[in-house]
Formats: sequence, structure tokens, C-alpha cells
Amino acid sequence: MATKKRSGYATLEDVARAAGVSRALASLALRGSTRVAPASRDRIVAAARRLGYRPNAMASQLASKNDVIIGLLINDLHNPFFSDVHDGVRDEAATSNYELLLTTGRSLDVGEEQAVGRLLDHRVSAVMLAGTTLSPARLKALSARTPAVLIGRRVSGPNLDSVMIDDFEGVALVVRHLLELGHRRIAHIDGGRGAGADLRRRTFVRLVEEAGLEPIVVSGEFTEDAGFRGVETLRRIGPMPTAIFAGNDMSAVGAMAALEASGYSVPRDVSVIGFDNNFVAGLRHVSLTTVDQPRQLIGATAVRMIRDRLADGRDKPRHELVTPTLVVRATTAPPRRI
Amino acid sequence: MATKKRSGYATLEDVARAAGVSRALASLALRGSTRVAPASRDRIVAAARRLGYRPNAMASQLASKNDVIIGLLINDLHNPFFSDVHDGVRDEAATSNYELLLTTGRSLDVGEEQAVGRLLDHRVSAVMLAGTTLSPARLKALSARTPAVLIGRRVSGPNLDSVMIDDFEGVALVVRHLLELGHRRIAHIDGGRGAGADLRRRTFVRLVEEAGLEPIVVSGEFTEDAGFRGVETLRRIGPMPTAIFAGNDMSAVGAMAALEASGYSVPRDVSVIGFDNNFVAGLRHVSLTTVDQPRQLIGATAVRMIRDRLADGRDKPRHELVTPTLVVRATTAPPRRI
DNA sequence: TGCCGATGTTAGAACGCTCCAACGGTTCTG
DNA sequence: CAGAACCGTTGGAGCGTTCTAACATCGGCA
Repeated sequence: MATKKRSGYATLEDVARAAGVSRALASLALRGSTRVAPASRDRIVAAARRLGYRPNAMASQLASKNDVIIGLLINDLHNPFFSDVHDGVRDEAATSNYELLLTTGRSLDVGEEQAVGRLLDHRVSAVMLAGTTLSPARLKALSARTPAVLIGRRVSGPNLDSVMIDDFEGVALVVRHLLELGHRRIAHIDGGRGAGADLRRRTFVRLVEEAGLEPIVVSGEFTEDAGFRGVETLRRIGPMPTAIFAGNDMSAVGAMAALEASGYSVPRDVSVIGFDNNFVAGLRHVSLTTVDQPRQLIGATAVRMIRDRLADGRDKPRHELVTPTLVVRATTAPPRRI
Repeated sequence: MATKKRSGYATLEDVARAAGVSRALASLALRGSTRVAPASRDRIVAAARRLGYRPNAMASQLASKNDVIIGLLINDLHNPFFSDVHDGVRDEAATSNYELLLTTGRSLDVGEEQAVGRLLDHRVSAVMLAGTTLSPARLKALSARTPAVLIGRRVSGPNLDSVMIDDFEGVALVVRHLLELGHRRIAHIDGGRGAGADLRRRTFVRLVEEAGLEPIVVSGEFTEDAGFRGVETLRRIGPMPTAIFAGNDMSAVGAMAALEASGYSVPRDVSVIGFDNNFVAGLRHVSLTTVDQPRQLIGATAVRMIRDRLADGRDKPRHELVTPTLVVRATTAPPRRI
């Protein structure tokens, strides 16, 4: 009875034959069209069920004019920040009935380029780039082909949107918190060439100066190691500040380690504050005061921007900022002697 | 000249026409067949380049009998363990020219079921399940359709392979290390229903008894919180042991927090040892002694098992164990008074 | 001279689905 | 009672590839 198949999967043809209808009707029925007679629908659904039918996604996507695939490129899967963004993306994509294609870039430029290529090969309607390190030129070339949303970074160009945290507001929360605690000697270990690092540093300097204080800045990176070295530098260049604002949580954790190693107690001698609120910050053993980025919201927003763009065919870029909040935990306190 | 396209992408037809050859030859040339005359090949490649041609992955996969897609389901993207496994999978898949399809299960059963469904819809040749919580019955049903490799868990059934750490050896490393340091009163906070937890606990009990000591076991989970509560339980049920073996690193970090909170110093008063060696364990601020699971190797092995299975069409299950190593950091030391 | 095997190329049939135009039949409308 | 309007249904074209079998063309060899 069964014709020979190259795979064990039943096809729509098989279902239609078993239900005694045409392929077209079977397709309609299984996709839930209302124009199918209940009786036929039931027979078709039953046949599909009996045969263990699963639609071939590749065939549907090839044939369909309507359904939308969106691509998410996560540059570094190890960064817990992106897992949360991904959650937001996935949930929002699901509500829009977008199929989500996930690729990773092994944090190499060439890997990213390949990963983007894979997305294009699957004819995604839009791509979302999280933590990308591609050059603005490459990004513009890409967005000429397909709309793109940058996550956590901003580059200008047509068809090139972005979502990121309001870094200014985030830094303002930090500085305000430290000033309210009474700190007067505050240092920042910056994020070097990392996304948002520049703005965070400039904002820090400006706000501290506006408070009539002298900002201390040492250069770093968004890594634990950089935080560790940052504190070593601070020790060399003068009296230890009473509070340290690290570029992100990893860097803050590194700074804490260095402080402890040189006999400073956190927060008794030195307060430490991070940025991101990743899951390490929340561990009791760390309990880091930090700025929370609403990561899921960032992901969801990215998808929504795509939805809008697909709907209205807009071409001008849009840049969204999401609002951070301060999470006070155990690493900040008033300075030792006021 | 250009016919109207529903998307902006050039098709193989376009390339062929531009190069003045047939579609079939263009296809051959672009896939690097040797049977194409150099002159034609150059013209075709040039045309493809000029038109910015990218093959439509869906169309190729539909038409091709040869190329292989393998699916990786990561139940919980937030677990850093799986990111490393993913790295191994990705690299090994690349060397075999397998296309990798990545899905996530939002750590819900229904989510996992959907994610697996998506993989099936894409007609993957095999699936790899990392951290799955699906029931043995579901897993068997799945592997009846397509070969499956379980990562970090073992279930028996045809077409159902597994790769995981040699838990016995891992626990042996732990117990040996603690005994050599001179510990006599050793506790284990177990991993409850988590994968491998049962075997780890039983092995722990057995090895400690073989050393002529009395094992202490409190039940837990693979979470920070469980580690924290585990220590509270230990405090209640008797004198604090001199060493605690936590079910995994998260649990160990929780235990450390609880110990510090109740005034115990690690490792001076109590040694703590974890399992996994995830990136938190390596942070200087944590510096946890632990058992390293070669995660990338696990991922690579999974792919290799698939490759073998695809090659020889074997049906019997195979179960591989990879060998762990001990990573001694700062949370273990000899007990206070010997 | 005629046949052979290479070599390069091609037309057309798959692959499994969705879409479109059109179908026969019933029911409504005037 | 003719025609319009609707309903459920269908055949066949189309999506962009790969694959198969057959096709010229050509130099080499008997």
C-alpha cells in the first residue's frame, strides 16, 4: 500500500489519500481553515494523527508566501546576559507566530559572518544581532539585504534599528546611590571597547564632576580579569577610593576578589557596584549591588520593532532605550569615616 | 531584464542565465563539482558573486538527498554547562559538514516537546538532547522516529545513545582528595532528582564507608538555594562536618554562602567541593575546588556517535562515559585540628 | 572509417508543501 | 425560475533547489 519513501515520514499526500480528499483540502484543514466542512476536517485530522503526520517545515516555508522566520544571532552563548535576551525574544516571537532561528558566532568575526550567512540562507525576514562585533560597514551591508535590529549597540543606517539600555540613566542611578551613601572618592573601572562602555564612562565623569567631586577612571574591559587588574591599578595610583563602579558585573566580581586579596573588606572599606544584574550578581556569596537591565524586555522589544517594521514597511531607523533599575544588595554601604 | 521576484534574492536560475548556462550546471559549479569546465565554472562563480547569490537553504534541503541536519535541544540556555557542550557540538558538526539546528525548551516539559517537534519538522537526521527532563517513555517514542543522543543522562532503548561524565570516577576523585587532606567527617548535599545525582550519592556513600567512615547525606537539588539550605540542615543535625561535597557547583556556592553567614570560614573551618567546574567556580572570588567535566568533549562525542550511527546504520544503543578531572582551588584544605 | 570512452552539458522530474483559479452544488434573491 | 451568492472542494502551477538519465562533442584507438 505505502509507496516507498526516502524517509519514514508521512506526507500530506498520504494524509489526503487516507482521508479521501485532495492534498489542498488536507493542507487547509490541518492549518485550521474555517472553510473546511467539519466532517472532512475530522477525517483529515484523524488520518494525520493516525499516520503521525508532521508537516515538512522546509517545504512549507518554500511554498508559503506568508510565514515569517526571524533570526537571532547570539555572539557569545556563554554570556548569561544573552540567555535572558533570548528568552524575551523567544516568547515574543511565539506570540507573533514567528519562527525563530538561533545561531551563534563563537565570538569570532568570521564565525559571526558565517552565522549571519546561515540566517540569510534561510531567508529570514529580519535579523537580531546580540553582542555583535561586526563593523558598521558590514552591518550596513547586511541591513541593505534584510532589516536588522542591534541589541545592546547602536549604529546608524537605514533598516538598522537598535534596542539597548538607557546607559545614562543607569549610570545616574549608580552615582546618585553612591553620593547618597556619602561617598566622595569614587572610581570607575571602564569597559574599554565594549558596547556602551564609552557612554558609561563619559556619563560617570560628567555626573561626578557635577557633584563637585573629582572622578577617578581606570581603563578595563567587561571581564573578571579586567576588574581584578583595575583594582591593582587603583592601588598603585593613589589612596584607595571608598567606592568603585565597575563597567559590568563580571568586572565588579573581579574587583571584589582583588580588594579582598589586598585586605580590603567589601563593603566596609570599599563599596563595589556593578552593571547588568546577571545571575552571578544575585548569588548570595556575591550579593552585588548593581544596575538591572531588563533583558527579557530588551529581547521582546527587538521582536516588536521587527513586527512594526514588517507591518508598515518603514525604512527609517528607530532606536529604543529601556529603563534600568538599581538593585541594592550587600556590596555598598556608607564610607568608613565620614 | 530582471523578472519580478517575491524577495530580493537572486535565484540559481538568475545566475545560470547570467552565465549563459543551464541551472543544473550552475548548481554543480557552485557546489564545487570537478566535472565542470574551468571556463564555465569561472563564469558561473563570477555571475553568482555579481548577483550576490545565496543558495536558498530550504530549497536545497528539500531537494537534496544527502545533506544532514542534526538537532540540538538545550533545555536551559541559562545553564552555562550547556553553552560549553554546545561549543563542542558546533565545532564537531562543522567538521562533518552537518548543519546544526539549535532549539531551547524553556525548561518546561511542554516547551521541550515543542522544541523537539520543531526539530522533527525540519527533518533532522538525529537529535541531541541536553538536560532533557522528558520521560523515558517519551524518549523512546522519539527515538523510534529519529536517532537520539542523550547528554548527561542515560535511558535505555533502541536508537537511544548517551554521553555523560563518569560520575563514579568523579566522586572517587572527590573522596580521595578529601581523605588525603585528612578529613574524617564528610557530608554530601545531594542533587535530588537531578541527572546523575542518584549515582553520585550512592557512590559517595559507598566510598566513604569503604574508608571506614560514616557518610553524612542531606538531600538537595542542583541549585544555589539547595546548597544554602543543605548547610542549615547540617547545622541542625549535629556537629558541622569538616568537609562538604556539594552535588554541583551552584549548590557548592550556596553552601559557601551559608557557611560564611553562620561564621564558618572556608576552607579553614570547613572545606567545600563542587562538581562541574562551571565558570562561576573559576571566578577568583569563588575559587571553588571542583570536578571538571570535559563539556566540549561531551558535545563532540555526541556528534561523533551520530556520525557513526548514520554511517553504519546501527540500532543498538551505545553509552559513552567521559573522564573527569579534579581541579583544586581555594576551598579545600586540611581540617582544622587533626 | 567507425566505434569507444571521456568530458561537459542539459532537460525535466522530483522534493512536499501552499496558493490560485475554478469547479459543481446548494441556497438565496428578485 | 433564472441568476447571483455562497460553500466546500479540487487540479495544477509554483517555490528554488538537486538528481538522474541522456545528450552532444571530441580525440584516441583499432
